[in-house]
Formats: sequence, structure tokens, C-alpha cells
Amino acid sequence: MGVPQQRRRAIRKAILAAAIREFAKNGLAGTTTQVLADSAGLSKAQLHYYISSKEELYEEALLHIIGKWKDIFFISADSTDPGQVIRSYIARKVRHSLEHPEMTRLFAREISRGAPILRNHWGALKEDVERASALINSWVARGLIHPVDPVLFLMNIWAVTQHYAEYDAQARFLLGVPDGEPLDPDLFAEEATRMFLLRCGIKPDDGAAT
Amino acid sequence: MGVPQQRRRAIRKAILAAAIREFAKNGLAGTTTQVLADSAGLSKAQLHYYISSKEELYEEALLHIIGKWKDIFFISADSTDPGQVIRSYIARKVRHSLEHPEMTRLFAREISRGAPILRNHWGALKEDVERASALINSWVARGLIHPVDPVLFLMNIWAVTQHYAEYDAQARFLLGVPDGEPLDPDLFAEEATRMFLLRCGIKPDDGAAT
DNA sequence: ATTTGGTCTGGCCAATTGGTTTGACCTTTC
DNA sequence: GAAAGGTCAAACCAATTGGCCAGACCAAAT
Repeated sequence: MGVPQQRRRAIRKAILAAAIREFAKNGLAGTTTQVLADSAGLSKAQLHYYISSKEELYEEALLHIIGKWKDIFFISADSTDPGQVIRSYIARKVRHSLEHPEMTRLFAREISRGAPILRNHWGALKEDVERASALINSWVARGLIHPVDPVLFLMNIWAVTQHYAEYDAQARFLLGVPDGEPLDPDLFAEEATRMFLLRCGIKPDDGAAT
Repeated sequence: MGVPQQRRRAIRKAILAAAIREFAKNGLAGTTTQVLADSAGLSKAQLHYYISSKEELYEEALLHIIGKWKDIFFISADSTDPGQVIRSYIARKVRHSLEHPEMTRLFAREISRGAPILRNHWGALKEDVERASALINSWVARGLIHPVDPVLFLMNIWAVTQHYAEYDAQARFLLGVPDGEPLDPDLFAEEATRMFLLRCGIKPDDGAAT
């Protein structure tokens, strides 16, 4: 691949990052192509040279996010210890939420609108959820955790772990963390893990079901 | 008050409801005054006769929401039973989230943007949180519940209870509930209550700390 | 009947928007 | 070195937007 190809790729990457950043802040309609261009360090004409339309860039940003998530939040079924699986999953999700809040925010915005775009890509989501549900149900069947509705359990984990990306501003205010300083992922992951493990009947410290 | 005054008030109410509905869907910039007018059953000119600007209407909608919440989500300290207080609080929040998802969504959008408007009205929030925190701390001190960071505890309750308003579309898809049918508040409230009570060391069934 | 005050309408305008065009510039290839 | 093709900036365009205005309408008061 030649140098120009690399340059092209770098620009596209910058555009995508800018898109996620800006769309997350003010939504599809609330983000002008001029703002996108500025945010990506390009002129407006240059931006339009690389993208076909604002709407398509929006969809691309969403697809990029769910693709990335599929990689990061894989639930490995090879561990026999539910406590460890849950703990690791929550820790990864919290960390990602705090490190890339724009992704979570953009995703939330889209769902909150009724998911007009992502609606067409829900097949993958369903698959993942069903795989995770099956795993949780198998834990219940083997008596490793207390009975629980796996879908509600998963959705509640998402709710808690994603909350701190979306409500970053509120959390900072209530916890007294200034804007420059990062929020501590361990603080949230700790508490969330304790809660969900307790829900499963697992003592947070030793990882064994009661 | 005369009939014309009533009419005026009814129109303003319709405008406010339309504002919450539409702003929640597409945000401040994404909502045109024409759409607001249509949604309120008025002409655009008529709308502009009743409001001074789109931005001000947006702020009014936000203030209306937090004002309403202050009334609904008051945590009464007169009950000596933490379990009952928590259970009632969660039930009210879930019910409200499902019955008026637009309010929760609009609020979430604003916070997610960094709360540029609501930032100026955070005094009230802080007060409420501090009152609730004091109550929770007193429970801990009296040994009624297990030790817990009250702010994290509260934020996690919000996360879970508000989740189903924001992620309504996703929840419907995963639970297989068609768009016409309402989501069952008890299903979510049940699970959430169980979880947070367990976190406090309260057995969900009898309401006594272990 | 006429005045008066509030309400409403259609038409209008200035500003902004997404996107295009034109022509210049640069790099590669022959 | 010149032809070709990719890249870019400035000007531009059509469409949309928030908001305004002159006057029509209308109910109540005189």
C-alpha cells in the first residue's frame, strides 16, 4: 500500500472519529458538516470529497461502534467460574464507557430515538444476547448462581455500566470530580460487580455461590 | 379566571407537551419550530406568538421535568423501614419511566451533551441527593442496611430505572414486546428492587437486614 | 355600532445548511 | 516534461430554518 493510500486512510479515520465525537454531542440533525470538517481538521469541501453524505457517515459511525463492541465485550464461556466472567465483563464495560464515552452516548442517542438506523442491524445483537442468555441459564441449571431472568440481568448490567458515560456530567458534579480529571473506573466497577454478584447469590469476595 | 385565560393555558400546556415529545426525539437543533407547531396542533406563526424563542422553550421543558420529578420522587424519611422506602422509590421511578419516557429521554439527552442548560440548575439536585444520602447513611449507622456509598447507590438506581425509558426500543426487541403493547413496569421494578435490596443486605421477601 | 385588546394568518426575510462546481495544485506515470 | 488523475480551496447554489410583520379576525366592553 502506497503512502497516498495511508494518507487517505488516516483522513477517513479522522473523519470517523470526528463523526462519533460530534454526532454524540448534538445528534444527526444538530451536527453541521462544517462542524464535522473542523473537528476532523479538514475544510468542508474536503470533507465532502471523502464522504458521500452526512446520513451515510452517521450510519457508518454507528456500525463502527457496534462492530467494535462485538470484539471487546465477547463473553467467554470457557471459564467455569461465573463470578470471574461477570466481574471481567463489568470491568471491561465500565472501563470502555469511561474511556470512550462518545461511543456509548451516540449509541444511546440512536436507541433513544427509536433506533431508526440500528433497527436494521439487530440480528447481531439478538445473537449475542441469546448466547449470553444460554450461558447464564446453564449456570442456573448447574446451581452455580441463583435463578435470574438472563435478559433482565444483562440489560441491568448495561444500564449501570453505561450510565457513567451518559451521565458523566452529573456524576462529576455529584462526586465533585472536576472536568479535567478522569473518573475512576474501579470505583464504579467495584460497586457494580458487588451488586450483580450479590444478585446471583455469589459472595463478592470469594466467588462461591451460597 | 376567564375562559380566554383557560384557553391560553391549555395552548401553553399543549406546546410544552409537544416540546418535551419532540425535543426528546431529535434534540434542540434537530427539532424545527414547524414540527413543534404541528405537534402542538398550531400554525408556526401561532406557536411563535406563544413562545419567545425555541431555546427558551427548550429550557422551559427541562425545568418542567425536574420540577415534576421533585414532586414525584420525594424520599420520605418518616418510614423506619428502609426496605419499604427503597421499594416504593424504585416502583415510582420505573412506572414514571415507562409512562413518560419522553421526559427521561429529554433529560438524558441534555445531561449527555454536558448539561449546558441544566448545569445552571444543579443546586436543587445537590440538595435532594444530600438529603437522601444523609438518610441512607443513617440507615447504615443504625445497622439497618449494609454499608454502601449512598451516591453510587442512588446513581445506580437511576441508571436501572431510567434505562427502560431510554432503551425502550432495545428492550422491546429483546423481550419481544410489539410497539403497540406497553412494557410491564412490575417486571422491571420487581427485579430492580430485588437487586438493590440484596445490595443492602435486605432479604427482598421479608424486608429485614441479615 | 364601534372601539379595543388580544389572537391568528399568510407572506416574507435574513441566515444557515448540505452539497456542488470550477479551476488550481500536486504527484505519479509514461 | 507533459499527460493524467487524484486532491483540495473558494465561490456558489438551492433549500430550509427561526423569526417577523402587516393586517385580518373576533370577542367583550362602551
